[in-house]
Amino acid sequence: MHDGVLHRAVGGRELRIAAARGGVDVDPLDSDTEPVVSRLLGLEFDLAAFYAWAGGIAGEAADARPETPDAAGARGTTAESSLAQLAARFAGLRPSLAPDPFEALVTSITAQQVSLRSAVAIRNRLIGRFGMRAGLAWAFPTRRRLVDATEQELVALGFSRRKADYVLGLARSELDLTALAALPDEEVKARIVQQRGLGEWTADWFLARHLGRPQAWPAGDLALRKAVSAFYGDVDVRAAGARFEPFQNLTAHYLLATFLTP
DNA sequence: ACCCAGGCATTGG
DNA sequence: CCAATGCATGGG
Repeated sequence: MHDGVLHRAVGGRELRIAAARGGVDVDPLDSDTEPVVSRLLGLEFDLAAFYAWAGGIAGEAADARPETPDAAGARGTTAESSLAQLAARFAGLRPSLAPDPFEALVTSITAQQVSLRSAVAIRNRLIGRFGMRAGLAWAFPTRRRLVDATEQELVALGFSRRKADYVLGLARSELDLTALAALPDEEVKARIVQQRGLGEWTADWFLARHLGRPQAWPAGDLALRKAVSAFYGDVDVRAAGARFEPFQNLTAHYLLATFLTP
């Protein structure tokens, strides 16, 4: 981001996206850049259906037990209506999808266990060392570019030796990352988890923030667990996902959005 | 000097 | 199948 404008490298060229009244102002699109813009802006999410559903369950809840305050009610709202309120509060919010699968997975590796600030610092050094510049944008290092990197080079950027091995192992693996898009959620997870260093958390975020799968639900995520706990109490977060069927991905992002604003 | 942060593999029961 | 442990950085 520079002065409120998003700069993204696409095929070695710089693409700019700026907020504008009623939408965005974007450089002219072609067959390469259009899908990137669509993913970055999360255009494939069906917000209207999500909001209609959120409003619907809030209404049902009010009808079902108009005067029975439960644990959530004690905090001033029912569990169901709180989601409707989030939909209204963040109306228009769309999860931004990572346009590239390798970028999505390496980004997740950097974010494993450590704070997002630490992850960003390390990732920025990775991009500065192995990425390519296009105008004000920096292209994320490609898989090919990292195949010949060494563990020592990545450790020098702040990766643990283990995470450096994860990244190099992924770059050098036989896994066809593009082909994953054609597979159902569970099959995608199975193939990702098979890779050393990529666990269920990473696979769930890949489904959520790269493939944009509507039912992706990163139940192991620390921040999501905190958000779910704040809204719904001490529940089994993985099982609670069924409650948001088939909008788990949008629900997760609307819950997490509460951490981003005062 | 600690402790925690949007995990994971390894080891041992 | 579940508990305990090391990992390395950035911020409090």
